[in-house]
Amino acid sequence: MQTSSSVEPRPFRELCADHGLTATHQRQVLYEVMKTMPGHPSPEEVYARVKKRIPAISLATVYKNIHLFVERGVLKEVSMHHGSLRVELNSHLHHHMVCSHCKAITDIEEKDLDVVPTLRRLPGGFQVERYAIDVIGICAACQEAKRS
Amino acid sequence: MQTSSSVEPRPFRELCADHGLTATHQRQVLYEVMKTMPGHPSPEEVYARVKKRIPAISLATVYKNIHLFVERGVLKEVSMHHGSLRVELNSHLHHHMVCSHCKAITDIEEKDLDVVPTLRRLPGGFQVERYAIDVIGICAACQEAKRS
DNA sequence: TGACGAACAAGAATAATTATCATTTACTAG
DNA sequence: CTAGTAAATGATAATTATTCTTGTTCGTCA
Repeated sequence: MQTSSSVEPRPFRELCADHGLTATHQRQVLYEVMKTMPGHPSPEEVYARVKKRIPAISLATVYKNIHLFVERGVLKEVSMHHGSLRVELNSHLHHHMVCSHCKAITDIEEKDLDVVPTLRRLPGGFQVERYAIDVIGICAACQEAKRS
Repeated sequence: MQTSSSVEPRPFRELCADHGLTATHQRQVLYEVMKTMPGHPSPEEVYARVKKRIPAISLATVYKNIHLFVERGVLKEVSMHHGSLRVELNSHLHHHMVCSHCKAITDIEEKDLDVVPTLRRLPGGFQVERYAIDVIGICAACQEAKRS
């Protein structure tokens, strides 16, 4: 067989190159499967789908590559995941700054954000309780650490 | 001893009454410990602290009561916890509606929100990457279900 | 006092995620 | 095209996070 007789591998190879990833078959299928999945799939759901195309794939591979994709900006986390449930006392109105590197959460007053979350109607009769705004970025400490 | 000789149990008993909870010793300690914890503790962290005051307490009790507190509005979740990591392809600008009951996530266009997240300076030299706005409420399906 | 129901503790059971390690694969230079 | 090398993968063990089950205790009210 000649070099790359497969259907359309060009775009994916480029995407990998752009993000500094080696292009493997598993990654390509993973990416293409996710592209077809609406909504916000969990790793298990992605695994189930990919498995139809690559029955021998390991769940660990799915996790590793999802993390890698997130790290390189191919995917993003729907909401910052802290690994466990986090709560706080219901007090005054505030939101959060989340460091995308160390995952630290810091409170931020609503008045320090220039947002006026005055909603109109929302699609599908969704009944709004409140807003939660995450300002995602890099905290001072991690900026320092990365400067090395 | 007379009824309630303890130092200051009044406010807590009232708080429980207000939220339809029976006031137990465990709950009181749990609540008071969390009040002294800055930041956004995980159940494990809360457990570790409460254990210093009630060595016999069970982790399950901590979980159950945290859930109960959240349910009754004494606590709130810092960000919705979906039980597993959720990702999406990096595409156009949008945010999410999250059902606080069934945890379903639905996309919502930024233009459908009346928010203009134009920031000024942020505390501590935090370098902003992006915003993530969660509109938290009850989805239509859960509203139906609760009407029973 | 005695029954009843809510709350608890202990630990087993489950779900989600990460680590380990032997084997295979992709990229590079020759 | 082929060998060398680092990276990726698959299988599975190990962790971590959370929930469930069961038997016991405690407070309330008849």
